[in-house]
Amino acid sequence: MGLSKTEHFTGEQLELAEMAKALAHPARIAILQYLIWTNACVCGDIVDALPLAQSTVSQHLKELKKVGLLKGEIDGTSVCYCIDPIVWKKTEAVFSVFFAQLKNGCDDCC
Amino acid sequence: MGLSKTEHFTGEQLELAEMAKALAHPARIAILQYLIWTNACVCGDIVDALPLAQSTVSQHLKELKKVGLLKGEIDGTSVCYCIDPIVWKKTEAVFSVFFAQLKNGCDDCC
DNA sequence: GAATTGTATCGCAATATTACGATGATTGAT
DNA sequence: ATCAATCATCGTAATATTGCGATACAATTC
Repeated sequence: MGLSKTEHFTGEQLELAEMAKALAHPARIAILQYLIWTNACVCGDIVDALPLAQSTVSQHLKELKKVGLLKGEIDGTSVCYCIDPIVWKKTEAVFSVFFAQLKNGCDDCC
Repeated sequence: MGLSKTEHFTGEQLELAEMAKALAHPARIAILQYLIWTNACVCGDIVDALPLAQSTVSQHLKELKKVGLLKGEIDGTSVCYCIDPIVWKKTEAVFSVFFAQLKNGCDDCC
């Protein structure tokens, strides 16, 4: 049905899955990298840098904004989209903690 | 159209997005954590530990196997699913490198 | 105020994902 | 050989995602 029973999973699992979902598209990775590598964070520039229509890019920006990785401030006639370093670091930590959970491989069968 | 133009993105972006997609569901996170915390890696146990039908769990296992995070070896009448530590560490590194790209926030507007 | 520019939203179509029950296939036990 | 147990796959339905053009909205400019 496409619906995940969110009530059966832990908050940690839901949070990690949500952040992973936000990163689960190359265009969104590209957007984040573009914002990192340039300090010009205006939407128009992003559209020019991606092989996607303006409306599609706007949707991806919206999803990144939804999870907090981006914050957009209105700057006159355009919008300044920037990475939120706080959320970025927090996300980094969430992934880091998750990956650190594996000490070593399964040792009783493989 | 639901189709991403993969040819327009870098291999790094595609790889990261693919791994993120594999982690973009709480059930798959739960599966991985379950495999970490117990060393009993038989599919049946996983099904019992999740609020999902056996066929659904099998699909999630298949996706984790597709990206290499899991390897499944037939063990008599059941299947031993284990985390592949090599792929795990590699994925961890991919995310780590990605997150490390942000030195500090955008400094010219926010 | 009208035109321009930049971005968001709407509506639609195509595809992907998630989930389940039913069915297969394979192995071990009777 | 039959049966039970275990996991994979198929078929199907519901929902989500992706993408684009068209349009709406907001602010600046003329």
